[in-house]
Amino acid sequence: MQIEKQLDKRQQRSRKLLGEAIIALILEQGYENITIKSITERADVAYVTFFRHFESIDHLLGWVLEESINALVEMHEQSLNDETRSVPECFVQEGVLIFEHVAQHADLYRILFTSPGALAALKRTKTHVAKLAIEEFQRWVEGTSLVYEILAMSYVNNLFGLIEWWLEHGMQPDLATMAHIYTQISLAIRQSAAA
Amino acid sequence: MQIEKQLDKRQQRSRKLLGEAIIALILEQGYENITIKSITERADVAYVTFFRHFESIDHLLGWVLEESINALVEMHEQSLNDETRSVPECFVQEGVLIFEHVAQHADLYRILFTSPGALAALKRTKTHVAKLAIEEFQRWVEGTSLVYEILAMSYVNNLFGLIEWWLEHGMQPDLATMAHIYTQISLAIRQSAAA
DNA sequence: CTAGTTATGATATACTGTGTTTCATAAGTC
DNA sequence: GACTTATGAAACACAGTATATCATAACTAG
Repeated sequence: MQIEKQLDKRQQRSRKLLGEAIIALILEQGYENITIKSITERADVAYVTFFRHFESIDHLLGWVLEESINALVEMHEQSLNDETRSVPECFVQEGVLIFEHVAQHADLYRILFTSPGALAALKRTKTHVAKLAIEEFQRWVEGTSLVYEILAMSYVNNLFGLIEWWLEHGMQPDLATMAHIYTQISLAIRQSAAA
Repeated sequence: MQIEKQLDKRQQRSRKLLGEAIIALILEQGYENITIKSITERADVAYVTFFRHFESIDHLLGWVLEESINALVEMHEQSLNDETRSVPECFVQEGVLIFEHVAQHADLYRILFTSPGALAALKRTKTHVAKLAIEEFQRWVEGTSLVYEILAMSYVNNLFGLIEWWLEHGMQPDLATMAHIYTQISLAIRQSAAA
C-alpha cells in the first residue's frame, strides 16, 4: 500500500493493466491457456514491460489476488478486534460479511481456487488468516498450544472449503444459509478444543 | 487395475519407470524444475516414449498420485462398510489407519499438497472421499439434503487439512494425537448437522 | 518355437513461449 | 524547463514441447 505510492504513475498504470488483463484472460480462456504474450497484448503493453514488473505469470497472479483478497483479511481483523460481542455473535456477523465479500468478488475467488498457479497465493492467505484465528483462540483460552494452532488451521480450511464449494455450486444456498452453516461448524470446531 | 493387466509388459515397465522418476525428481529438485527430458533420462527411457503414455507432466503426476492414494480411499471404504461399530469408534479406528498410511507414504502426500500440478488430482481425490462421506451421513440420518453434502465436504477438507499440516510440521505431534484430534473435529462437524 | 504384432530407441525437425539486449521516445518527477 | 526513468519496438538466443520416420528389440498368440 505504501510502496504503491512510491511507484511512478507509469508503473502503476502498467501493473494495473497487466492485472486486469490476466484476470480477464483466465476467465475467458482458463489458466492453462494464458501466455505472457497474450497478457501484454490484452493489456496493450509491450511484451518486455511484463518482465520489468513480474518474474512470472504466477507472480503476477499472486500479486493481483492478494491485493484484492487483503480486503477480506482486513475485514476479518476488524471483526476480531471488536471485543464487545460474544463468541457466537462474532461468528454470525463475520460469516455474513465474508460471504458478501465473496459474492462481490466471485470471479477472483474462483480463480484463486481453480488456478494451479494461485496455489502459493492461496496458501499465504490461509496462513495469514490462521494466524489471526490463533490470536483469537488465545484471547478465549489462556496459554498457547499446538492444539490451538491445529484448531485455527481447521477453522481456516473449513472457511475456505465452504467458499470454494459455494462458488462451485453457483452460490446455490443463499448467503444467509451459508453464513449460518459457517457459524455452526466454526463453533463446533472451537468447542472441540475442550476434548 | 483391470486395464493395467491388459497392457503390454513393456508399457507397464515404461509407465512404472516414468512414475518412479517423476516422484524422485520432484523430491530432489522440486516440482517447478522438472522437465519431460529430465524425467525420461532419469527413467532411462526414450524422450518420445513419454508422449506415447501421457500428454503432460501433470497427467503423469496425477496418474502416479491417484494410483497410490487409492489405497487410502479403499481403506476408507472398508472402514465405512463395517457397520458393527458405533460412530465414535468408527472415527477413532479410521483416524489411526489414515495417519499410519500418511506416515508410510509421506513423500507422496507431500507432493500431492505442494505441487501446483497435483491440484487436479487432489480435487478428484477429495471429491471421491466426500462422496463416501455423504453415503455415511445418509446412513445415520435418513433423507438427503444440501446440508449433508456441505458437512461431508467440511469433513474432507478438515481431514486433508490435518494431513497437510502434519506433514508441514515434520509429523510433530505423534500419530495417536493427530488421530484423536481428527476424531474430535470430525464428530464436532457431524454433530453440527443438528443445528 | 515360430510368426506376427507392437512398443521402444534414435535421430531429425518444427514450433511455441520465455527471457534478454539495445536504443529512441514519451512520460513522469522535482 | 531540465533531468530522470519507464516504455515501446525490434532482433535475437534459447529451452522445452511435440511430431515424424524407421530400424530394432520385445512381447503375444498360436
